[in-house]
Amino acid sequence: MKIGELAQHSGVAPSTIRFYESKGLLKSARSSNGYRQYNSDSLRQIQLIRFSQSLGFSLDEMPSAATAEDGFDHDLILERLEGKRQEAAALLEQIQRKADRLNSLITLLNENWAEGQCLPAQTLTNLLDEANY
Amino acid sequence: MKIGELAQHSGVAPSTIRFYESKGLLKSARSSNGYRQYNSDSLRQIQLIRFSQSLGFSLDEMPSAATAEDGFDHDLILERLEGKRQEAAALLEQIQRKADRLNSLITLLNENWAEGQCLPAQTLTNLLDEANY
DNA sequence: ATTGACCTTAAAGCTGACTTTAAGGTTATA
DNA sequence: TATAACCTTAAAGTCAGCTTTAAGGTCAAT
Repeated sequence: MKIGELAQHSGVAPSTIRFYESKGLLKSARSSNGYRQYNSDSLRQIQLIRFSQSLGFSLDEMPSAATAEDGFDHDLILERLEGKRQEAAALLEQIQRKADRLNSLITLLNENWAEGQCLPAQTLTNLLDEANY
Repeated sequence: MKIGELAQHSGVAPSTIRFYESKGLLKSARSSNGYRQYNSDSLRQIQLIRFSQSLGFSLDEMPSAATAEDGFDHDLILERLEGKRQEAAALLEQIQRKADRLNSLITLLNENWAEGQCLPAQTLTNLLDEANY
């Protein structure tokens, strides 16, 4: 498989695939003309990268392709997943608070601000005080 | 008030205040020596910027200091807040799915992977398939 | 008079995950 | 044989929201 085909199959741009390789996350064989050659393992590896990203891992947090070949350490992996679970829970709370602030602000504006009127900046900063931020 | 004092009162670095001014979000008077002079309105304005950020608005989405002086348009503000509410709801779902993926992956690993063992890469990509990603 | 803590500007640097550009080599098709 | 559609590299550009740097001016206290 050439890089364009791998791009098609994985849904990831060729430039991105080269970028992952430059970060050490992916290895590639070369054919005689210098083109990169891939197989189904390469596709798996890309899927693993995207999956890990979807869990909140940055590219730098991922083990290099060389390291990954030796298999993964049980305790280390579970520890990191647990860490990400906690991060996700914290993020969830944070976004929830944001949504709450938006909801109360919308309610507040609908109650205190007649349609067609123009809200003076002062009133808005008062609302800001009420929103308790 | 000089910029350092405003920084103290607002909890925002002087460089950030200058940055906000360069983006047109903040205006400043100057004293005879060229130093920026602020008042309590400046503090309000900064609080409004941080509050708007906390609702998910980018700096570019915020009206410039000049525009804001004329007051705000009811329909426009409510429309944008509603937009952000929907964005926040979508984000909330997305993070929730991430947390779910993390939870099922942790469960899956605990069930299928004895402590002290080393997980072969192949097994991990199988789990990836099971995680249905 | 000098030190140190402030202030000024424009411009460059930082983060992460890429994309784009420039300059060129390869291959299949018309 | 020429043209298009691929591929290669290294290096620079993108985004947002800042921070840092460099080179200097101001001011209060010693």
